[in-house]
Amino acid sequence: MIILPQRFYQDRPDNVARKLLGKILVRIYIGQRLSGMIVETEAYFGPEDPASRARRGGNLARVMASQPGIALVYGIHRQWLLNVVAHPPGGVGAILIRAIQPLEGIDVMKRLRKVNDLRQLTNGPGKLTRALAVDKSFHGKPLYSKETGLWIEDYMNVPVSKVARSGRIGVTEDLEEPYRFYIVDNPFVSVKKR
DNA sequence: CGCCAGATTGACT
DNA sequence: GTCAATCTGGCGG
Repeated sequence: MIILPQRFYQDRPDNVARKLLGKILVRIYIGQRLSGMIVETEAYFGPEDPASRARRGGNLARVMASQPGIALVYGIHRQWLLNVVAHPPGGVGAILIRAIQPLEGIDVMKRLRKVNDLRQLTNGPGKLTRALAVDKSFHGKPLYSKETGLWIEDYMNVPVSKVARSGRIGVTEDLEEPYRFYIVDNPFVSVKKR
């Protein structure tokens, strides 16, 4: 298993969002491996992006401009959402991990989520953080190291023919270009759209 | 400290 | 399809 190195995230957010499809998100929870393959992501940019938290300033904007490869966790509607900071040197940006396909520790994840249906386990940004017991304590911690018990491993490269794009979900004001990436026909993608 | 919008989810018509 | 629970973070006072 190879943990994605920090330089993996030193690229434009849309490139990193695309590259993260097919990689594995791993969480060590009470000594056990919980994991899933990333099947859906969204790229967020700097202040020029109307849907980006970077526009609002404050701590989140600072973190989005800091070290690529660190986690950005923030709360909305009582859920935690997991992002990875990604941008070229001097840039601003982050990737929202919107859905994973469960691989390891499924029973534990079901217990944490209080659901039995595999399809419903991690097919949404708030659902997967709950299933992996990811919370604010990971905010600002590196995802390119085993230290914190949360990281992303290399796994497979998804061929271009299996990647689809759409506008970002749930945002009130989006950019012209579609910045949501997902694996075609994967049953764990959160919502169908266009 | 109060206000309030929001990258959601799940329950319900 | 609609809708509200529920809470974080930013900002104004």
